Amino acid sequence: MQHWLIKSEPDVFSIRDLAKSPRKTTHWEGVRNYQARNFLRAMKQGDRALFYHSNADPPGVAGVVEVVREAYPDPTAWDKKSDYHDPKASPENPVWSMVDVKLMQVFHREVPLDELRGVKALAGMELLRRGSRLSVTPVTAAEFRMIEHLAAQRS
DNA sequence: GCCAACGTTGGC
DNA sequence: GCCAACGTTGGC
Repeated sequence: MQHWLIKSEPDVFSIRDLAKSPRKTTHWEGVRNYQARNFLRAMKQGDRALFYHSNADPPGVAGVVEVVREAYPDPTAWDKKSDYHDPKASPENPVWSMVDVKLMQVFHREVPLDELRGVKALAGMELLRRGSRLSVTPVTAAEFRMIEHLAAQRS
């Protein structure tokens, strides 16, 4: 099983929005970066991902989701009314992919970015790299477990 | 193929 | 709201 971290702006779609979604499942649409798309395409059913709140106050890891459907075309790409519209995309040439994810756990305590930066075992995470903007990144099993562990601690 | 201009991301 | 870092675009 692989592990991932996926970013969402809570003002756009938060982990609480996911908790309120039918079957606690959503399409992870709107990824418009090739490297992030390729990570989406590498996801396997059953993989786990950390749900990260970006552009939040404070930013941090809010919970865990599971990949329940592997990559397939993202139809918002050729929807002219969508914020995610891309003129290069069409049903014949989808260009962009999405997966479906299901909520597994909302952390009782969000783990703020600030705290992640202070943990030596997490120093290699893409998220913590200066200037990092990738919205989908792999994480190691050890990093994943460490963040779950931090989330389970009292503040 | 280079690279300047531009748009976006996201922490602060 | 600022701005550094980064990806993309397009002229040459």
